[in-house]
Amino acid sequence: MSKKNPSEFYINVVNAVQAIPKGKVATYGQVARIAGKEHAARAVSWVLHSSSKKHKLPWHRVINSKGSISFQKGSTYYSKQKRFLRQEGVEFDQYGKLDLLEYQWKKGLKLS
DNA sequence: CTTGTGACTGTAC
DNA sequence: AGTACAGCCACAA
Repeated sequence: MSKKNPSEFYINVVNAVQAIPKGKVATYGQVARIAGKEHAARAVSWVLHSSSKKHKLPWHRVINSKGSISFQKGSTYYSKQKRFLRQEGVEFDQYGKLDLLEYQWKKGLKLS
């Protein structure tokens, strides 16, 4: 009972993604760091691939460090993710990027 | 065990 | 802004 089938990393990633509040976003690196592997951003992408098909995850709240959508511009998923985020109040500039300082999720952000 | 894949990231030019 | 490269991680075949 000690060992679980899915790796702890996998579970942590899923948990972290589900914990992202509406109107906020997190980078792959951010999620990876929360999951325990700061340099596992690529692994996070894989988890989203797998988990998004098995779980209902707000995958649209996960973006890259540049503050933009990682999908190819003009792709179906690209417009889809962009639409989801705009629905939550996230504004994009003409480059298709958003202000990370404004929308990036800060876990445990202390109030001033 | 080796290799390929993927929605990544930081640095350099 | 963009392109190129190397580094890092997990999983399936």
